Amino acid sequence: MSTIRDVASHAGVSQATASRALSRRGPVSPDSLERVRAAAQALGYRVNKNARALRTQRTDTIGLLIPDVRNPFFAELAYVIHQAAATHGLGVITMSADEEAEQEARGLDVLLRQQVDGLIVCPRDDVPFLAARHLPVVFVDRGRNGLGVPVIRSDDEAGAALMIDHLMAVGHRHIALITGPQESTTGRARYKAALQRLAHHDVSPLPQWVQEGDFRLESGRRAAAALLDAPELPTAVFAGDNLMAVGALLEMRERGLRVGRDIALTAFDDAPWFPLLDPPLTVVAQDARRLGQEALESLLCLLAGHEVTDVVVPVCLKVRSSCTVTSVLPATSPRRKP
Amino acid sequence: MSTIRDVASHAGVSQATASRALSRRGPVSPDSLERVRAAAQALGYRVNKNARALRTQRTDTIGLLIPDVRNPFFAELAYVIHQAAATHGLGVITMSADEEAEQEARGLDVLLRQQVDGLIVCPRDDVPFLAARHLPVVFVDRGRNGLGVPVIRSDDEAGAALMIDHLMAVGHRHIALITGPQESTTGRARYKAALQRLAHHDVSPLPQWVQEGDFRLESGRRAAAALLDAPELPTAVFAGDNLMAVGALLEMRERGLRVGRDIALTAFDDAPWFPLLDPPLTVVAQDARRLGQEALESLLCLLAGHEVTDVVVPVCLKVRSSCTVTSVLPATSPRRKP
DNA sequence: GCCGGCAGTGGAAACGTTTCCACCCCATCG
DNA sequence: CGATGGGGTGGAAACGTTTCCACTGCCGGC
Repeated sequence: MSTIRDVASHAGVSQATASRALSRRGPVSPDSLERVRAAAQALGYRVNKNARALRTQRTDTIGLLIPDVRNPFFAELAYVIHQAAATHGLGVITMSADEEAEQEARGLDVLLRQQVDGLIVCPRDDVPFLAARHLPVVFVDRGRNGLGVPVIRSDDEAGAALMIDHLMAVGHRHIALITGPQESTTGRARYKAALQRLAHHDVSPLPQWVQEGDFRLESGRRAAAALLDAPELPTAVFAGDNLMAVGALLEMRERGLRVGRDIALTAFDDAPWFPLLDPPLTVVAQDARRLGQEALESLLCLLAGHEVTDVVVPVCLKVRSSCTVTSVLPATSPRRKP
Repeated sequence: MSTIRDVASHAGVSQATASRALSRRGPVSPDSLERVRAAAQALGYRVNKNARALRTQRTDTIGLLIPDVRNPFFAELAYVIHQAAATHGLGVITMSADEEAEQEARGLDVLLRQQVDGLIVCPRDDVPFLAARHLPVVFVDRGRNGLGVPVIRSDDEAGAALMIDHLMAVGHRHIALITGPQESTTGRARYKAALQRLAHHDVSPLPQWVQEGDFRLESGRRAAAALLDAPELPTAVFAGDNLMAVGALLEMRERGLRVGRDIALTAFDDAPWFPLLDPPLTVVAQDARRLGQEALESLLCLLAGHEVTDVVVPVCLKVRSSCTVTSVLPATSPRRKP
């Protein structure tokens, strides 16, 4: 591996001049510039980012900490952020926390040791990041507001309400919820909003109709199993994310239920292949592209020293056929409020 | 940010001793050790990996270069490799090349500048990596054999043959192929093997029944459209990866075809939600977990200075219902060989 | 009682950059 | 004609580590 010393001596100039030429800052004569360029080319010189970072205290690299690469929503988010960052000459180091707080903390540690310039995080637990406030941090998808860290998230409240309204509109009263973990803001927000909207319709679910998952496939399956094992069946199930919905669907299918006819299933999040499922799932789609772009934009602002405000990205209901057909239902909920 | 100097002076020892204590190599008295630890704890010291790397010439970080994070197969692969690497104390920097050779080259450049200790790559174009041979490189999933770089891949040949045999067994003779890009080894291998196996059954597809895609969703859709627009329809379509299969399925469904009845569709790669599709796709499943583990294992061997051989990971046919029902077919292929 | 060696320590060099500073030269201006 | 200034340059310091080396005690073996 050739260093800048090699380039300099090969070009017959000093290190200082070579550095100035390569990073094109500071005055360099056209002649020197050309010679340095040629030498670098000839030697296949590649700057050592570690050395540069050590000196400049900047790595031109940001850290991205997502809960789970295998979740299509986060895969898309990561993709978008990588792309957007690249256009600004920034590298991205991505860590996946596997939906576990401990792994998240480790991921943060790795990222900090790598001396990233900034952080985009979907925090499962936002506490550790407040300790890391000496560098710019942006929360995306999850994270509490008002902590001095900008939060970019979908309009979970509107999404949940939209879905509840839709379910009620097509005749469902017995609606079960597979929620995300209640430590997570997203899990809480969606749950609270759904409950509230149900109340608005004078409905409240039976206690056993609320099952808490962890945003992963298996938990969705377990939650569905619990729902279906209970004595009183719901007519509709609303899952808090795509993987839990897939898990629930697996379980329902395995039990021979005709989803969309015997029972309705809907979810948060969309994926390109959701229309192809049997049945195509009705969902509240998040705009992952926009979320990612906004997050990067905010981080860039922070890096530039500007102030940044929270952003709420709108969601959109996509009605497919996983809950259109409803048999005759009792007109009242099992627990009608006075 | 506190440095090792701060820790040292806080503990009342020299930098050298602090360093030895923290990295626990070299002799340190129990007393010093304890004091240094306490100081590091108190100051929230985190080693600066850039500085360390600069001095030691090792980053304890490997680069992973995959073609597309949004492809579930590569997402799973990335997940497995991250996990496995973490257990060995190695960080992973993942780059997604978006299935484009140019982006792949840029990704490599970024990784090299980051001074990664080794590289795991699914090369779209293996040439650039041969130039980077001063560091350990492992090819996974794709890449030519015999270049001095170990290749870890699925048994594409067996997989393609398995699927062709299955399709023939359930009565198909008019089989179309949506292949991966023919510059990629995987695309070529699967195509060649399928063709060969067809020939073994005395069948060869019409020229327009072979459509080349790029492993991405849209290309699968386009390929399917081309297939369905042609005058002579195939009875079965075999897609070279999961995303192209999803694309093809989207197109077929959009045209009102009942896949599994009007036309059969099968693919390489599996995903947890494939059984949930309408219809559930019959696939040749790759063992992403095993591929990832083998790749990391090989890289570790290389890093340790050992020799490594190529690995072929077995695949497995998963029969679902996307091609079971076949109407009466002509007994001969349109182009029977003599 | 001397000497070899080893545990424990600190000073200082080195890794590859960038950048501050000082220097030279020459053109321009008063 | 001398002072001013700026383009172009190189020397050298600095970034935060690790590690080589030299030094001090101390212990055990002869």
